[in-house]
Amino acid sequence: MTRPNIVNFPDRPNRCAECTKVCQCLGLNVEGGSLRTTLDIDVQTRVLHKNEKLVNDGDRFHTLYAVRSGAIKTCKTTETGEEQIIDFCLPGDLIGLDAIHSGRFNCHAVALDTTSICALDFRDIERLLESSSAFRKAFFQRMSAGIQRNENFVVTLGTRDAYQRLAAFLVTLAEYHADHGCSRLEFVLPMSRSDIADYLNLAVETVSRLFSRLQSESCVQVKRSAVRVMNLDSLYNAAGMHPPRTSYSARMQ
Amino acid sequence: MTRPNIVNFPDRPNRCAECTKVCQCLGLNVEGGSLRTTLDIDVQTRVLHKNEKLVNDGDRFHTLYAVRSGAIKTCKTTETGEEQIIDFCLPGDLIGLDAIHSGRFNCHAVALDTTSICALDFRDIERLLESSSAFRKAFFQRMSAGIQRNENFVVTLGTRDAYQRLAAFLVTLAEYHADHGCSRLEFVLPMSRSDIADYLNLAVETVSRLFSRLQSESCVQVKRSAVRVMNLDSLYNAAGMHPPRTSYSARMQ
DNA sequence: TTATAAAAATGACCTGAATCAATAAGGAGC
DNA sequence: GCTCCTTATTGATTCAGGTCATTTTTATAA
Repeated sequence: MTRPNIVNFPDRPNRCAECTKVCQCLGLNVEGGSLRTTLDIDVQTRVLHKNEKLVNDGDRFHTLYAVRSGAIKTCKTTETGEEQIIDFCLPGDLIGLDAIHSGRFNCHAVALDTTSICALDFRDIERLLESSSAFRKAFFQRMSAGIQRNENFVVTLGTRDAYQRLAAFLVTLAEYHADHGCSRLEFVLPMSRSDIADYLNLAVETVSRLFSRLQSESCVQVKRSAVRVMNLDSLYNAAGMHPPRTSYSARMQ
Repeated sequence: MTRPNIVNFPDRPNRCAECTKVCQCLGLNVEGGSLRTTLDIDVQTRVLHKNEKLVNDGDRFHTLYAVRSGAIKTCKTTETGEEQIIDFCLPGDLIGLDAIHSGRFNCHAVALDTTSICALDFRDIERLLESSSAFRKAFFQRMSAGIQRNENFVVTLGTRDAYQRLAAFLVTLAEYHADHGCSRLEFVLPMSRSDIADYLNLAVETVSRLFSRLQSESCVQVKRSAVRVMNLDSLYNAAGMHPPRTSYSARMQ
């Protein structure tokens, strides 16, 4: 098994400590500047084209990948040959936390669009885990958050019907964008309808119909991959979620 | 918020290093005896009665719980008041890995039966994570395995119908028992039909019907909570899974 | 033991979302 | 511009599994 062909772009930072991205792959946010100085990791950046595979299910794990820009889907193939999308990874997300355990990736990872990633040698991570308690803490929280994220998704699948599920999906994206300094009211879906359907355990036709319904209810405006939230409260409502207590209208966007 | 009332049983080991249980809560299996010596953790054991709550959603997290015997269900209540069982925790399982992140539990945990647990102060865990690289490795693998476990469950929900789901659930239990030195062909379900239904996103009636079906197909014999696997291969088959390559008939049980 | 309640099983019926089928709208290449 | 092909939308029909209703079984208490 050959290692993926990694290309270095000299015009981009190749040390985490110098990275200016807001995506905060390694939990920099937790300790701020003090942690930043400990992050003397060399990374290799790489650009993937749409539909290009980053990892195959079964690949040996020695590298953690961080999404810098673009989007990636991780999916599994069942023994009966069905595909199931596990997650969409957006800038700041890590790929491979679930592979530490077995030493092998157990998902495919495919770029949904032109995507830039950082490859972090896991030995470097282990070295930092040994030397920096702040990093250790941040990394643990990262893994813990990963578990919680999956659990929340299980709750979504178990308690929401198709309509609520799609609305909840849009809410999650809106919140992601807000957390990353972008507009929560206008964003682009990097994945196709059929990817959304697969992820949410629905049929493509159902997703399409529900987008139309949300639109007819003046909840959102959807034009292909462009989403514009018309009424955030009613989107939360459609998702069966309470909007956070802070007022949106009081903020910019 | 008061800390749960912890009772020490002097006749039971209260140090992990002395624990003789096969459940292997802290990944002893990974490094064998050498790790065992490093595990100088004091634990507090506690017995829960059926339906007794171990933690409430929102409780502050300062303790990791390990199941010693019995069984516990972890569940979340949605904003609309619905319950969703996230997982069943059996001896050897840890409760609270998802709480490290936020510092609060985000699940209820309720005993399904008389259950004995160990309470591990998380500061002790952190101390060990600092001092022992073997422990650190084992603990990471534990968290990573937790992520993978959830992902596999998402795949089950997404790709299997009701019949396959119930069969897969029984397969998982059979494998758990085999991994813990018990019979994979005869075991007891510690949870009610309605818990199984909730966990698998099915109606109780459906679970009941499918047990009957599996029984009529001579796959299993189910008498209340007692399960006897009549034909392991056809159970795997019903689950849409391939049985592992090793031959069962060649082994004891 | 019997009375009462809770859990499980079974049947009849209904519905949300899948499937099948047919258009419609984009996007890529020429 | 136009053609080809993929993706998305909309409608008609079907069905897996949910809901409601009833019976049976098991557990608990007196």
